[in-house]
Amino acid sequence: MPRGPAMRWTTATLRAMSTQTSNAPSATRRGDIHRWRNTLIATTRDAPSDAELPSHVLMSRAGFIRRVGAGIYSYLPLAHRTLNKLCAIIREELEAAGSMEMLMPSMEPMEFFAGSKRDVDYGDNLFRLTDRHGRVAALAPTHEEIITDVVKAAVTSYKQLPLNLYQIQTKFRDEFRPRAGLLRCREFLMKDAYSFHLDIEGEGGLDEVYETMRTAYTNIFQRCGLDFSAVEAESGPIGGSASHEFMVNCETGEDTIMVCPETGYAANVEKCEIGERQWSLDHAATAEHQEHHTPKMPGIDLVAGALGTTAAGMLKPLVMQPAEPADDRPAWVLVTVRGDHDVNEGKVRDALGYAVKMGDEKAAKEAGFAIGYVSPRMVEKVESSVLVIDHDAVNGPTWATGADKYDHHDTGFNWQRDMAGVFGSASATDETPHARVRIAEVRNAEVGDPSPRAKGARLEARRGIEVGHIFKLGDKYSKAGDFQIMDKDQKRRHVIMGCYGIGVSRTMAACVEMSHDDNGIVWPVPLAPYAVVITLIKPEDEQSIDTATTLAASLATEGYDVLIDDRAERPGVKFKDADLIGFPLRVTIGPKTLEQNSVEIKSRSAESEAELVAIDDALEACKRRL
RNA sequence: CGGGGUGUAGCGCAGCUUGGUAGCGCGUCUCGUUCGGGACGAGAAGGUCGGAGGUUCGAAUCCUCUCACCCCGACCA
Repeated sequence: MPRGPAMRWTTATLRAMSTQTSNAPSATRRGDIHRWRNTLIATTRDAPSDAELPSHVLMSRAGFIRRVGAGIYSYLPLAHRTLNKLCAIIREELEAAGSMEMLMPSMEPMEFFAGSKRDVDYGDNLFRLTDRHGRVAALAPTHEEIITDVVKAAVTSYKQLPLNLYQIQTKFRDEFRPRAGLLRCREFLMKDAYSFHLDIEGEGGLDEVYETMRTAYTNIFQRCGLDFSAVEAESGPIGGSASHEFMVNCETGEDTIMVCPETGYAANVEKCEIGERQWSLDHAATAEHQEHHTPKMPGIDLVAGALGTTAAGMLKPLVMQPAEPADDRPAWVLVTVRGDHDVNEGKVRDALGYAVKMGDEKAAKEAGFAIGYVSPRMVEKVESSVLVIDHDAVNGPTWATGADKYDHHDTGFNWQRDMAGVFGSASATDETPHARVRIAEVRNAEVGDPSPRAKGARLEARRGIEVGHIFKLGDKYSKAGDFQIMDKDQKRRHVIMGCYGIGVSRTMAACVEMSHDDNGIVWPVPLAPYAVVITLIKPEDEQSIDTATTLAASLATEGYDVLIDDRAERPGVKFKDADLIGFPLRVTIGPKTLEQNSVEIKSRSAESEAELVAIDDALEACKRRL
C-alpha cells in the first residue's frame, strides 16, 4: 500500500470531480483537477547547457519541454496544456471571424511545389524525403499549394466565395541554424489560414476579410495576455500596406521594429518608411579629386579611416541585378547608399518596378566592376546598367568612394562635376535626372530618422518576436495552380488569396520570454497550464486534503484548472517549483492555516505578500485575483 | 555554408597536457532524524567515456576517419 494520501484519491472520485455530468454544452468549461503525483512534471535545478535564452532555460527547467534533436522538442504535459489553451483561444476567435477548421497532411508530393516554384524559393529549408518507390515528397512548411488544390476541386463559382479555412498543425522547416529553444525550431506548431476571394475590394473581397482577420489576431493576442504590437511588414508580391506582423514586445527579440512615438506608426525595419528629408543635387564641388591606395581593408570603417573621413562621408555602391532578367530590364543595377546606411532590397524593387538580388560576383567582375572598389561612375562605363541613388547619398558636395580599380579609393568625388554626363542638365530635385538614373529612398530606416507620419518626430527602435503574420497573397498561388472561377460576367478569373499565420509553439515561448523573473515563469492566466496550484504542506493530513478537494472542486466549477501539489516534499521545494513553473495563483494549505480555519493565497505576479483568507472566502478570493 | 567550440550517469561538470581500467555536485532508491522558501546523517543503484579503426602489454586520455550537437553571421511562424 502506498504511503500518504494516495489511497484517498480513487480514479472514481477524480472523475466525479472533473467530468461534466450533463451532455448539454456549457458556457463555462469545467476546469481540470490534477494531482502532482500523477503527472509528469519534472523540474530541475540546472538547465541543459545549450539553453541560453530565458524561455529556453525556464521551459526546460520547469519541465515543459525536452530536446529530442536539433530544433526538435517534445512538449511535455505542462507545455501541452498551455498550447491547448492557446489553440482554444485561436479557434474561438477564428471561428468567430468566419474561418473553418480543417486538417491537411504534413507530407506533400514534390510536384505541388513545382508549380509555385517554392521548391526553389525555399531551397534547403524544405525538408525532402524519398519513399521506397523513389518518389520525392516534402514535409510541408506551409500549405498554400495544397489548400489551393483542395479548394480548386470544390469551388467553381464566385457564388461560393469568399471562403476562409484554417488548420493547426505541425510544420517543418530545415532551418540552417535552429536555435533559441522553441523560438526557432525545425518542427513547430503553427496555425495557418487561407482565404479565397473573387476581388480585392468590395463585399467579400480580400481587403474585407483581411481586416476581419487582423481584428481576430488582435483579439487572440489580447486574450492571451501578451504585450504585443501589430506592425506594418514587408509584403511581397502585392505591395502597399498589405502585410502586418504581430510582435511580442521583448528586448531579446530577433526583429527590430521602428516606431513613431507621436502617431503610433510601427513597422518592421524591412518595411519602415522614412519621413521627408532635405536633399538637392545642386552641390558645387568643394574639393579636388584624389586617388588613394587602400589595400586589404575589409569593412567600410577601415577604409573611411584611411581616407580621413567616416562611413557617413562615403558612398557605398552595391552591384545588383534583376532577380528575373527580362529584355526591358538592365543587366546591372548599381544601388548607392551612404556608407553608414544599409540597402533595402524591397525599396529598390518598389523604385524600379522589379525585384533585384545581389549581383553574381564573377559575372560582375567580367562586366568590369572592381568589386569592393566600385564607384557610381560605372553606370556610364557599363552598358545595360542603371543607377539608383538614395536621397541621403546624393545630398552633399564631397564624397569618398571606390576608384573603380582594385585596391584604390577616391576622395573629393562630386556628383555634378564627376558625373556631368548624367547630371549636367538636371534640376536640383529631379528624381529622374537621366534615363538611367533614379533617386529614391532605398535604405533601411534607422533610429533618429524623421518619422513618415509626423513632422518633427524621430523614429525609435524596439525589439520583438514575430508570432503572427498576415498578408495578401493575391493570385500567386491561384495562377501557379491554375485556379480560376467564373464571375458574374461569365468570365474566368484567377481567385485572390490571403494568408494568415500564427506560430503557436513560438507564441508560448515568446510569452515566457516576455513574462518571467529571477524565480521562473510568470504565466498570464489564460495561458497558464493550471491557473491555481494548491500546495499542501502536509499532504498526508486529512483535513488538508478535504480542504484542498473542496476548494479545487469549486474552482473547477468556475472553469479554472487546478493542480494539487500532494508530493511528499519539503515545503521549500514545493514553493520553488511553483514559482519556477509560474502558476498565476498559489493556495497554501497547512496546519498553520487550518488552525485559523483559513488558507494562504499568493499571486505569482503581484509584489504583494501572501494573504491569509478564511476557507469559506477562499473561492471568491481566488476569483478576485485571477 | 563560412568561422569558433563541445561530446564522460537523468541534469550540470572534473579527469585528457604527462596512457594504468572513471570521479564530483544535483537528482534517484533505502533507513533514521527533520518538516512554511531547494534539510542533515548513513548506506545503495546508475556510465558501450558519441561511433569506427589504429598505436600500445594497457586508451576517456595519443593518432586517423566519422557522426551528433552548440555558439557567431545571410531567412522565417
